[in-house]
Amino acid sequence: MFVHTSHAPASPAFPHTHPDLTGLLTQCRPSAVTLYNVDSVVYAQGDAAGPLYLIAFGAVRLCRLTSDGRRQISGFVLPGEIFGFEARGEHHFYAECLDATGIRVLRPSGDASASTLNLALETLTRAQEHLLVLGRRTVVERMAAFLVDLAQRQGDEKSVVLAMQRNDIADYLGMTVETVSRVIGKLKAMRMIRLRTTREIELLNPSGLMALSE
Amino acid sequence: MFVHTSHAPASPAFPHTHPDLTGLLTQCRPSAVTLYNVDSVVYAQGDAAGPLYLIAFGAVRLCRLTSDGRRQISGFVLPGEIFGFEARGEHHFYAECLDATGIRVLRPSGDASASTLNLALETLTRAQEHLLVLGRRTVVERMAAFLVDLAQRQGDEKSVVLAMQRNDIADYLGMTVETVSRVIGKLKAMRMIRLRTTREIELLNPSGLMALSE
DNA sequence: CGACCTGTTGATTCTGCTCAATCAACGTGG
DNA sequence: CCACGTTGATTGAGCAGAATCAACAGGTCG
Repeated sequence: MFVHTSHAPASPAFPHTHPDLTGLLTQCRPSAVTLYNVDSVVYAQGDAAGPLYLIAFGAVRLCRLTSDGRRQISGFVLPGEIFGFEARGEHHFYAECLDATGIRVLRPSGDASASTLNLALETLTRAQEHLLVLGRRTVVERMAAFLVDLAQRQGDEKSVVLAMQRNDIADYLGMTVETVSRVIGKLKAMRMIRLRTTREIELLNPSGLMALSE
Repeated sequence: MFVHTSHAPASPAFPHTHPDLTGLLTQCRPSAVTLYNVDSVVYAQGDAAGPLYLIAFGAVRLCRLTSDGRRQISGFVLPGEIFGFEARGEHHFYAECLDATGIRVLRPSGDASASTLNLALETLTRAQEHLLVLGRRTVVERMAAFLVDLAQRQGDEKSVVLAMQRNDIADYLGMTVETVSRVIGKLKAMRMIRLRTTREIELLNPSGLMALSE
């Protein structure tokens, strides 16, 4: 499961750190960064919820399996972002690492609930935005929205590093891997993007992508 | 906009009142029930957020318009449920009444933030469940999930009263009105449901519907 | 009554899925 | 070093499902 644990000071500097996050960090006792391997499980569906998880590096996917064996990914979590919010003290999704990932566990005290609420609301907003994406008609629009969102969260307007593979993108956007490939190909043909590698995408026309995803 | 305002004692008895809701109610000064007409707007996209809204009767849809004029409904809110949670102090969706609707405004004080957090997490869970529904492949599955969800929230296993029209269901489930009609027809042919009226649906085979929706 | 709105049904089009093959990158062992 | 297996990504052909376009039915309200 976990590989190694290291203690480190509590304030990572990420491009888009949420103000309430630093507030929450100062209210929690400094916690260790735990290292997880690829595909290792941070928590399982049905596990007791409570602590929150801050990603130091790497990335995480939040998933649910349906009874017919398919998987829906409700979200990806990137460095500097928090996950683990759940209602009724139980995880309704499970969390897996996309990569070798460093995670800091936060145990909010009672007086941190204001910060906690704000961060939970951020998570809610993310879910609602994802919901809008899935509501779109065409796969091209969904993919465009996905790329624009990732670019913004990574703080680079013009390029995206995909921490996840086509498989994961498909389950996140509600399409198949083949369609993911084809759509990326189509966006390439439209001169919207360029593939440096399969994992690095250059956004040639960010505003055009935003118009598509809108 | 609003029709009439009446003062009333603070504890409505709904079948599925959340425990944190009663907690929150006792911590807020009793507030009036405001009556809204059909299609009237509770708050607009971009409005300042802050207060929460508890539905006494009627129903509300939460929507976002896309630039191409389409509408995505992120959720419906039924009597006894709360809406109005937003990150960053601003509404990213707008709220409209499906019907003549009575709404109680709640202004949580600082010491109510624990209850508030829990209710916000309930909203998050609802969004995530909706996300799973939209991720399903077939429209029949989506419709089945929708009906089962509504039945559970209305506290009646075997029948559903649709507060919304086909139009709204379509925008909620990411399909067209025509498809909504056809899918309902198909579920009828499968002996899963029966239409008492266009707005009242009897669930003939709840467990079958749940199996469909997984 | 006629105009309008909501809901249903029919015909056709087309998007995206399924099933498959192919390709590229990588590691292993002979 | 190369043959081989594996995994991830791309591409192709055919098909099913849902959208689109269009007509029509029933109800309500002026």
